Amino acid sequence: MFLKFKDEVSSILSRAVKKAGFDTDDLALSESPHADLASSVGFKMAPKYKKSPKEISEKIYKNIAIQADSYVARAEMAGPYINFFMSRTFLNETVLRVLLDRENFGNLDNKGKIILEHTSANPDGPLHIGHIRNSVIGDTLARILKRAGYDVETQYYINDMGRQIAVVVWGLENFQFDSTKKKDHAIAEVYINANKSLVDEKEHSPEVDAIMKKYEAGEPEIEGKFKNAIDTCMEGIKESLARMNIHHDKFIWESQFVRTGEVTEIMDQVKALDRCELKDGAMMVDLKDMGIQKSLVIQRSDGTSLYTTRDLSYHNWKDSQCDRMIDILGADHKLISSQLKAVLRILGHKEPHIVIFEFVSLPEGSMSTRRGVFISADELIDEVEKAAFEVVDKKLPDKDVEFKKKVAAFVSIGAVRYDIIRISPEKATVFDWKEAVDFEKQGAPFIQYAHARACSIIKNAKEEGILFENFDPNVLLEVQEIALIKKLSVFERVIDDASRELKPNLLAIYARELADSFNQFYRFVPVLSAEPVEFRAARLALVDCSRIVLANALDTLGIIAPESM
RNA sequence: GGGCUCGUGGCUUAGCUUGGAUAUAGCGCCGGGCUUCUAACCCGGAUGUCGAGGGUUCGAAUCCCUCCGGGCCCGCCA
Repeated sequence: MFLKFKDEVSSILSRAVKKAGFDTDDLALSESPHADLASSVGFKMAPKYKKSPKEISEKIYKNIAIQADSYVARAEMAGPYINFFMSRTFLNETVLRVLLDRENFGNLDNKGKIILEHTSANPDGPLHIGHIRNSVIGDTLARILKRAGYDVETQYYINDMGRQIAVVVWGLENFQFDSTKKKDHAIAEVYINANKSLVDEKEHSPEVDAIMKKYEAGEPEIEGKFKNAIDTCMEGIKESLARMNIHHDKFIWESQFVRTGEVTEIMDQVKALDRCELKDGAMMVDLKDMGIQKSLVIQRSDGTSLYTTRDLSYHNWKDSQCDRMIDILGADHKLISSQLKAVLRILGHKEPHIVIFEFVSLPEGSMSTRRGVFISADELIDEVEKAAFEVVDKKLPDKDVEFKKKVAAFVSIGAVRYDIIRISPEKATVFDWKEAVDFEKQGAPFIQYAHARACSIIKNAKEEGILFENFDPNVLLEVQEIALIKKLSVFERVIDDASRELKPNLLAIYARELADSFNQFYRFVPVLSAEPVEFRAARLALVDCSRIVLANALDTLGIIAPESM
């Protein structure tokens, strides 16, 4: 709804600009604490027309014409600014729209297929707290893009040809696999032991090299061993992801591109370029003219492929089946991904949009699966859930254990997801246990609680026989009511911004603000006991609207919207 | 050393792409509010040289330059 309001303001303003005898393509509209939309066109046009901003604004203002049934109530001059306000018609229609569109409220009608790759952690151990920053950003973005109308397919790229998986395969033959542990954790144990042994006893290193070579050659026996190792680890990883409400549509093994010959194909394409040269037997691509000083090696001197080469053909393959590619990658991929994009551009292929997120480190330093220095996602969720249970136990002493466990589960997943997504991806963070298990701060539980409150009112209304099939939205006049309706209307703009700029944290902020608006309404405006009685139906309708949009926002964040907690 | 990136109250953080009206919010701190629809809530208060310096501009947290500090990368690893 907000976008319609904005469209209307734009056309009203641009007509006024034209009528005043000016010309501009920038109406300088922005949301502001002073208005629902504010324009600073005066400033923008002052240099061009050599008049004061105020003088220009006044001229434009005098030419503003607003129709009676418009979404725009009025325009006001405030110094050199022109402020626009939402009309009663707009507010009423917003309420009706939410009730009509329900779970689809806020959806946009963008078209096109997007393949979004996220997580793609090496299957050599469990997901740790750095990996799940990738997962949560990727999954939330996928949900936002779906709501924006796109056909989104999520993919997990399994790096099965790297040395670390060969180390796991070697490790499984030389070390005990602890089957009492969750499978990804048991794989990590083997991987850590194997790495330690490879460092201590260098003579084993050629054994790993041999395994890698056999796998690249496609030897059936070794392929079976890789498949077994990876499937084992992935089973654990998928379990952790599912616990966080994250599911991938496809899992793509990088070896498939070697097997089909697509890697050779793209290597030949690159090799045919003038910018390629053989250096000590390895094939290097010069990218200096693309602003990248480091040349990229696409083929080893023994003729085998490298990660980037395979990634090149993976992207080429993705390109053939979608309109747009988005990759979520850690900060360590900055250089390699810009090289990848540059080569794809040179070859005339589509480039992926890359969302880079900065590292999550521990107070003592960075994490490493290989060294066994990490906090796993499972451990994090377990601890947060334990803390959540204690809070639930204290707040709801009369409820049965099953209920408390259920609440602790969705509260903790919500808290973990929200704490990750609220921070801009480009910010490096240091993990803090105290922060992670803190339920006092305004996070997911705050939003979930607002939703549960709304549900509770509706439930009570039903029991008391209060209906809102027929209601008059014109009686929603309290400041908290108007602020709440405006907040509801803005949901689609948030989806629009977040999907265009690939900034999922915008949605996290919005959800919190919406819960905040609802809580203020809840505190100051009685619903079921409202007088006169006609107010009850209208307010109840507004509660239902809030419930719907809170649920939509939470769903888009991948967080459960509970009916009670 | 080079490249990229981040630096906003005690702590965490929004805003920066597209410069504009008193810089966003949370935690913590101080004070207040449960016989009223779930107090995981609400209200009020204190706290800021937007890392430092320079520049562009009528106007800079936002753009440009220099410097300082943190992170990431710079391998025929992935």
